[in-house]
Amino acid sequence: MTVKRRLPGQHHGDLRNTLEQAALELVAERGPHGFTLAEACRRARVSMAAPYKHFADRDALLASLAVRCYRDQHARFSEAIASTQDAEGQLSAFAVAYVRFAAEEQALFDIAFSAGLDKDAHPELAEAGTALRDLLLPVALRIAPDNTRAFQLIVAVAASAHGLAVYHRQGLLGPDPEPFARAAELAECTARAMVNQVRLEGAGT
Amino acid sequence: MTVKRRLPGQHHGDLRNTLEQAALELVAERGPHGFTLAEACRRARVSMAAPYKHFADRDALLASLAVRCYRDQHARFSEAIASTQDAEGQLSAFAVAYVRFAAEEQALFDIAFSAGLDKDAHPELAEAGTALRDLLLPVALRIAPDNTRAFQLIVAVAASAHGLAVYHRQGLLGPDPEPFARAAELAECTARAMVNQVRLEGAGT
DNA sequence: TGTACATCAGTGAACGCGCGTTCACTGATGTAC
DNA sequence: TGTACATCAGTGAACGCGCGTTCACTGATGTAC
Repeated sequence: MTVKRRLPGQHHGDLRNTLEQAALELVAERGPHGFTLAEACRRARVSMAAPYKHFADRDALLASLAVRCYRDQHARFSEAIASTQDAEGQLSAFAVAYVRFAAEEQALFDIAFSAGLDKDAHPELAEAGTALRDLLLPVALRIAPDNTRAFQLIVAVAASAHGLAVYHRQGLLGPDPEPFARAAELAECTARAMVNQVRLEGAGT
Repeated sequence: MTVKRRLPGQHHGDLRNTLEQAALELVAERGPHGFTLAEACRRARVSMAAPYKHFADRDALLASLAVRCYRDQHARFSEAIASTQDAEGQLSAFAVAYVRFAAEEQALFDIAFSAGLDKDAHPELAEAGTALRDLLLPVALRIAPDNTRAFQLIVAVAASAHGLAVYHRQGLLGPDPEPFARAAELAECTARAMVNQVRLEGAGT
């Protein structure tokens, strides 16, 4: 991290961003609950009172990062879906992107899913979830016959990717020279298996 | 929780268990990081120094519960596997049992997976993971052609169940009158889809 | 361009809090004779 | 069965710690004239 020299009393310029960056580093180093406002201030070379000019309180900083997580995820998943016209390919690309995002942006991922943020206190988090669903539903509808089935397909694929991401993070994928490649492969495989399953059911009915 | 009346200075009798129970309640009420030794002592009506007669430190208490989690999981999964002879049925029963365990024993599940216990400091936790793999591998080998494929099948099924369990816990399964039933159904469905996928691959080769 | 002033992002000291851990101790329990 | 004693699960006081939050303040920056 670049430490800008700064005379005492001078304005920082971009403290909000610097604090968020420090928070991400802390979570990356220490896990979902490794963030403290105090340590973030130390790293930003700023007094402990300074953050309150930018955030209402400790949790507001985390919530801001959680929102960033959902925004970044949305961008990545949009990209994944845009990479092909094939609905099955889009879903499996989504699954792989999910695992990749969790691996590459561990800290953001941890904050959004494991930091124990109160969703009632931060309603913007719930909205973000809705946006993700709206992104995926049209894709799933090209495979599943109705909204209910389509939603279940999305949930199954996303949950599977989520589980693989967590297992990957916790080193539960067993000994493997490239654990991430394995996780991504399994995510894709599971997504395709689910799509096939839904198609078979549709054909059977 | 039953509060036993006890004169001050008297021996408690079963403090170890009482503290573990209090810890579980705390985690159930407040989430994976809601446990503090201090609050557990308060609930057990015992001084803050008392736990150190039974546990080396705070984390040792959590580790003890994590071990209990793995033991209980093992028992449940054994039962699930014993419920049928059919390998596909065994795997899907395992997946359902995984989701059910997470739902019914939320606190144990949280402690084992989200409390951030240091696995190097508590090697017994890693052993427990191995035991689970040993339980499932023979089942998977009846479907997959080799150890590697079998292990991947297990991981895919378990990870999917894990993700569904987490989504269920966090209320991400969407509006549903019986979210648990939906999670279990999806876990079973995913497991069967994976089995079919592996079989198709085997037939194709 | 120079000056007066409002704004606002910082400081640093202070507060209260709950936490985990330690220590010497005490009194109940179980055991040996 | 009764007594002497070792054991051991508790107590309560104390320690140091880092945390989040507040407050009055200060000095740099940007703006109006």
